[in-house]
Amino acid sequence: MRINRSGTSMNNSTETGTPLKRTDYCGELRAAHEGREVVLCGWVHKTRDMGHIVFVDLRDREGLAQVVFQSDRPELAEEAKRLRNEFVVGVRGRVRRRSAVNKDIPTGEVEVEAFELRVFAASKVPPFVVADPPQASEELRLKYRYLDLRRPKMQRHIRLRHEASLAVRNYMSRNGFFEIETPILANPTPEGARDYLVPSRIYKGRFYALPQSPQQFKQTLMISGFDRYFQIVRCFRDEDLRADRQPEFTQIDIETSFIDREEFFTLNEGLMEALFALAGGKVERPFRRLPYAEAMEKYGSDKPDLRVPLEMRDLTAVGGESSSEILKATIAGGGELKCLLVPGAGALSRGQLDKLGDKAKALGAKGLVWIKKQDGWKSSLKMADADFEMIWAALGGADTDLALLVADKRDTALKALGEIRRAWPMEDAARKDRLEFCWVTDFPLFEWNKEEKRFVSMHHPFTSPHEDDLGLLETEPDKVRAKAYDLVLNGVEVGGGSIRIHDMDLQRRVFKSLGLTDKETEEKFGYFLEALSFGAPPHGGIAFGFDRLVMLLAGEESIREVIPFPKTTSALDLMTNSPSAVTERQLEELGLKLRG
RNA sequence: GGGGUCGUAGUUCAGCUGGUUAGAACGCCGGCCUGUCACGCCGGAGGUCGCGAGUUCGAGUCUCGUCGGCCCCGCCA
Repeated sequence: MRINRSGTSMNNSTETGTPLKRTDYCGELRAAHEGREVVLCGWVHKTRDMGHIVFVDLRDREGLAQVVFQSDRPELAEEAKRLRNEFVVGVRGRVRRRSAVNKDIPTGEVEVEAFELRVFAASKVPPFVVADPPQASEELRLKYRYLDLRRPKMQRHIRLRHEASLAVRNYMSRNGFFEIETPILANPTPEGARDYLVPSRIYKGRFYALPQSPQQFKQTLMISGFDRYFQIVRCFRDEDLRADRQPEFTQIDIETSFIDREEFFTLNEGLMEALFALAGGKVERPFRRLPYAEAMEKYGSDKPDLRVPLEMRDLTAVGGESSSEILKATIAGGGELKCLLVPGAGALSRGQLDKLGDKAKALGAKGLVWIKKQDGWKSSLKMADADFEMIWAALGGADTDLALLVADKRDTALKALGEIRRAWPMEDAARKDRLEFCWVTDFPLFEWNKEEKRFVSMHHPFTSPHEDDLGLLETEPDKVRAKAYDLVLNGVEVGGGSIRIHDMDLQRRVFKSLGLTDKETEEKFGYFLEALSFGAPPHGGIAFGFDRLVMLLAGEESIREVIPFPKTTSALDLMTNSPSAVTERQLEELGLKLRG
């Protein structure tokens, strides 16, 4: 029987006619299987042809097993010699102990002595070798994703994803939550991200939108009395991509009624504990609570990485009393002086300090001032020794420390030093492996949008304002705090949510503050406002980025590593070539016409 | 929308200030080998240097454009 690499299927080599029915997964064979006759099915991972003896590593989703073809069955050995990588085969044989154990693989104590071989399918030479780590660009991996997914690591990731979704469903169900589906064809929304639009054939000129999240539906479910809802659900946002952002992504969406914030946090902390148990991670509870204002002031970020043991300090008062004209002028002009004290970093070279300065400038700061106390004061800023003494005393710095200062507009200074803080190398490996969760709370309800020249919701328009700030809604909207919270893990925003508005009148006031006209409000949210008037329970919820969570569980730095078929950063699917053109007829049916 | 970076055998890369025949490793093909597991040894094939213009006596190398990968800013309620 000829074996070729055309990719077409071939006949069975031994022509026994009996079907080869798999008895075991390759990766599950152990010493306990010794003596058993087994049938394995899988892909040829590698062959080692020694002349009169041929070794074949056979791979399936559970792992590798070594199959041996010996010369006492010459015909079989001849067949085995023609096997090539990625052929799909079935093997009948007997499990026996190896003469030399391979400690690198779990099945390394045993091997299978083959007495029947069937080639189910040949394979062309693959464009890259299916092995870890991949010796292929991400571009090639994405084009041949079906081959990339055969790699043991990708198989582990996809399995981990399954286990994570199972853990979520078990945990939520155990806590009384129902998984309830919501529409994928929904309404476009005036707020938030760009929508993916779906034209309606029946109503020409009208569009569905793919949901950015099931927000209104899940709140509606609360009004319907379902009380505890969750869903592992696909969401769509037509915005630019990143390592942690895909146009379609998966959320763990949760909503509850009649529960206060603390109870809700506890529930979610338990969910995180259940998830990270999958990776053997230890989760310390309760999680730290960090008001937004404090997070910005200390870490220059609303998603601080708390593994980095550095905090920022405000030195505006001290800087104002210094003799430095630059500092005094900046502060007099409404700027602030922020400082990051880095213990033990006084030995940093001039070149390293310049690089930090470049980084600060790239983030919009006018410059970075560094101060160290080694053989007298050294600094990028000329000041009197008394000024240095004053700053050092305010910081409580040691002789070996390094102080990094930015005097600028408050936001700019915090952002620049916050970014330097975030990127500070973690020499301590144990610290790097820690799981530093924190709840960032009390976000502002609104933020100013420069392009649209109006306030927009920082979270979303259904977020409840803090009751103490209700009076500011119309007068000083930027001062209103929201009952919104994010869950942050090691500098990654893994989830965000809020206590919702359940009062129709308050909801109307918020829409008004956002600059929505009565007409827009009625059109887009009319049904929802009416629903709120039929007895809406107090409720709130959260949505977690499932891809990001699985990414962190897998120890990866891109969600593409845990999504079976991801898109590139320019939103292409390199395997299917989507998106693609449609026929004129399709457009016509939808009442659409392409513009030149 | 903007910035950075990369694109050279099937793959990962090297290729100096522009200069004769574009290299290595892995993979692939053929041969040898009875205990390999990064098998080994011998031999071989394999290139539109992403694509298109331009500069030049001469372009993988320089310039511009374009397509694509990755990273970042904006954006992402």
